[in-house]
Amino acid sequence: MKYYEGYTKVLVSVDCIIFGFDEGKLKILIGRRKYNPGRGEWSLYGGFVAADEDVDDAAKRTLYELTGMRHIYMNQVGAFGRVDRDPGERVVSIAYYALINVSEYDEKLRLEHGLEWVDVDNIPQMYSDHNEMVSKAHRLMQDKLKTEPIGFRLLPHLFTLTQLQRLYEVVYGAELDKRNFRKRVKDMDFIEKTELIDKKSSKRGAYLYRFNRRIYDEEPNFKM
Amino acid sequence: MKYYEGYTKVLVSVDCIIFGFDEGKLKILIGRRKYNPGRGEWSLYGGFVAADEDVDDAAKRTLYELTGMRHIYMNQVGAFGRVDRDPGERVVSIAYYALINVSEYDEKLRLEHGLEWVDVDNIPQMYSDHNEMVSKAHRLMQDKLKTEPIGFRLLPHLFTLTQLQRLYEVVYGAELDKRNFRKRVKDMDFIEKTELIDKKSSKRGAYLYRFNRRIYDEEPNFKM
DNA sequence: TCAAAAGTGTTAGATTTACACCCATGA
DNA sequence: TCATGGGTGTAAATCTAACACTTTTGA
Repeated sequence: MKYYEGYTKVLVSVDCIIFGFDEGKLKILIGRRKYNPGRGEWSLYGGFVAADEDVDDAAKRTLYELTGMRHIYMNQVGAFGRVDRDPGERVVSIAYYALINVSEYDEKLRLEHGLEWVDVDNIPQMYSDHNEMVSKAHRLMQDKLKTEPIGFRLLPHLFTLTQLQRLYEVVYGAELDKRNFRKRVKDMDFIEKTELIDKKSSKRGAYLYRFNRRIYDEEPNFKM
Repeated sequence: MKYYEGYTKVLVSVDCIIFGFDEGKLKILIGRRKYNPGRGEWSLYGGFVAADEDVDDAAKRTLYELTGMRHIYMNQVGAFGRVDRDPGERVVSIAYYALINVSEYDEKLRLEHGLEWVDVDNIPQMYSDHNEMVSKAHRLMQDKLKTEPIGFRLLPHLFTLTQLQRLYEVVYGAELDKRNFRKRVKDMDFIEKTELIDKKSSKRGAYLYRFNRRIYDEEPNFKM
């Protein structure tokens, strides 16, 4: 039973902007296209949406293929639908951004897929409209970071306040005052101090903190 | 020349959430579905994306069909892509919201299309995932209103400060202090006072203001 | 012993909020 | 004349931003 006769169907794909925080920089994971059109050009990792698959699920599947991780934090960036955006054939693509903790990410998978981490401030020219996707994803992620505690998705489970501050500085592109920053953190009960000390990043050592989701869900007073 | 063999193609549509400000209320324009599936259910106005048409252009075309107006302020809400979202057939839909000045809108067209203005605080159950689309559009529009002067798109070319204040109150869902509101407006040079007086809404009469885009573009100091 | 990162409070300035009365006019 | 919406300023409270020194320890 066909209801909608006479309209053209098109391919729908998903493209993933995967953010990671590494060496004090915000980075995304990109690779070189393996096939034509555009073989060899820098590109986001993506895939086509299957007939019996929700678009969101296609994005989750694509992220899983790439990282081996499930339950990754993910948000839709939007649909990109210019007629000529893909030189091969008409494809409408839905972009998603995802945040991962680089230290949990399996390097082997990265190499298998031929992917590189590149600094968001130094993105090369990419295939089709992928640069636009990245800019929009970056902007949306920055906005989200101001109103929701998603930064923790980019950090190890345990982190120091200096790491957290660097993360905010890098995403906002501005330096923050250490004392003011720590004051604000102290007001957020869901950022829990542990008794553990990190000795990697300084001689003196720094307390490790963790994000407590239960406390956040009860009292989500967040403002950054 | 086919590059992407073996992947399923699907219908892509656009759906429009058209906001208007009327009788001191924020409203959207919806109608009853004329055909199956879902004949008779409340629904957004939409249409399919043509083979040679950008998705954004499909939204503009749809808005033009509906309103007879061009250059309508419009933003993408996002893609809605659940497999079973449309009971007829698989359709991925890209939602857009638009802001129009109700007083410029031709009532004849509204009646021709069988559309109604309904209060955003009192939206009936709608076809498929259209209620979700409306909620997300409303949220995005509220956020945008805080950082960009898009409210003017909902008002007549000339408006009183009381009208402007009501608009903000209705969109935010909160009352604002008259004196504080007017102070902020005074700081925004691009909201220009004219010598014209509106006599419709009060006996005393109120000065009419207008949005000056040129001044805004030069000095966009906006914060609401 | 010294370099490097961790940790800690106070104050001035800016912003935000609360609040009440007179004005002009048409009915 | 009075009911209705138009128009105006000030002060307290809150929030934000600027700022410098001591601690610990591994090399």
